Amino acid sequence: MPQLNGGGGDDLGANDEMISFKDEGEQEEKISENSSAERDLADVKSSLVNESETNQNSSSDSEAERRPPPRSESFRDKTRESLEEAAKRQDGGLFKSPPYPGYPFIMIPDLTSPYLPNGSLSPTARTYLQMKWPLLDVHAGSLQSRQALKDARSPSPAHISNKVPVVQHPHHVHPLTPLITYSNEHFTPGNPPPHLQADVDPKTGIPRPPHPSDISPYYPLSPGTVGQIPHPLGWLVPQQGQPVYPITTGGFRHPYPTALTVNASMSSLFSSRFPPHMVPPHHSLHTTGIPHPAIVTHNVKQESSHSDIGSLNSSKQDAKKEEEKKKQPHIKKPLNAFMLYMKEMRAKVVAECTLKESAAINQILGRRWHALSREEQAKYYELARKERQLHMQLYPGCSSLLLLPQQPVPITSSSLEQPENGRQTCIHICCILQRLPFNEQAFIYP
DNA sequence: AGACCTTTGAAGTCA
DNA sequence: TGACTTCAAAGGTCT
Repeated sequence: MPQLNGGGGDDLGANDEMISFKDEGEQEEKISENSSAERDLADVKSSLVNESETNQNSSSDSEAERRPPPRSESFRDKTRESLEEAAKRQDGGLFKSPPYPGYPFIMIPDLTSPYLPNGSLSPTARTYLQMKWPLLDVHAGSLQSRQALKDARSPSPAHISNKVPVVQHPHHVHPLTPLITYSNEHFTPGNPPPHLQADVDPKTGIPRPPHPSDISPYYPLSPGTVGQIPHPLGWLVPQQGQPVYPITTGGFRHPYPTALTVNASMSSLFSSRFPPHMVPPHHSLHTTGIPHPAIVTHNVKQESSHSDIGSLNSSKQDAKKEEEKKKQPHIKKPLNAFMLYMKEMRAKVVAECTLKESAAINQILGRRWHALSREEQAKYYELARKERQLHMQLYPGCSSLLLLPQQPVPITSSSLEQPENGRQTCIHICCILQRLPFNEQAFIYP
């Protein structure tokens, strides 16, 4: 796919942001071309999708409404091109890198201590978080949010997918989808829970984490919340009747958080992200053997080992091998910008439309995606970029096939403090941790 | 039960 | 280098 900034730029795929905004010239020609294509393909527009969009789409979707569903790759390309040119026209030909607002990174000057002594976010960090994730409310802390925390402890069977035979969080939480809309009703990073204030270690003065069994301080997701994206670390959330991924006392629950706890916590993180046999042993960790949702463990059919092997020719065997290889546990890909957008907007579209079929929903979402402004899309490209960044940090040895690396590489405090992308990763992880309770964030800010 | 549909984008492979 | 392939999410539908 064509990239604006070619091979340069961000090593983690910052290129992707510019897909839609390339090319100079040929504008007039392509505009007419697009118009023609649209007219031709309007006939084959799905009546179902059409009806839904006609009824539901707002003015922002007007362009998408006019555009018939892409029925061919060429039309998709043309559609994209038309949008590219539209974007360029908006640019007035002056568009240059950085491809979108907020990129490249804007570093937090006082990253190491984004918290004020009272436990609230420092203005700088708050500004940063607000800037980077406009939908993330970093201000409010309220009883309401704490109530939401409690509410989230109840299981939400409606969100439990039984489709995919993989270990997956009941809320369909992609473990690397941490960066999307969280309302302050569900997330209050700034203020420590009240129970923590009283529970402070007398020796260190560091808030002592509560016993986790009765109070779930994790980020909640109201089951009925439309358009809410689950907690990025949602697989950590203990749920009734749901498997609890291992959170050990050596991890987030360490009673006396220290700088070393970063490693322990990350080890805990990894211990839950990798199957036990792949997790390096930790003196204080136990592994439950419950795989991590990011790791797809297909239920491989028990092929009869006593089948007529002789009848299988080599090609069949190869195919079988490939199939089995496919079904082996692997790390899921990080979500791209559009996937992130879909994940966020699907519920909204479903609520707006009478449609439930994902294929039709996706058609709508695809057109809405194209109808998004550059800035709106850039937000998702940025999120996707961070997804990939975190993914690479978590799974450094991950191949294109996203197979499990030989060994997870733990993130240490030193690696996080590396001046280059380590610092960015630190920001990222810190921001993810923003959605953890205060006492569990503290350790990363010595 | 599992494949299919449908979307975009990332990343790998191959010629 | 471009074309092609696969796979991420989602859930109804079909075989």
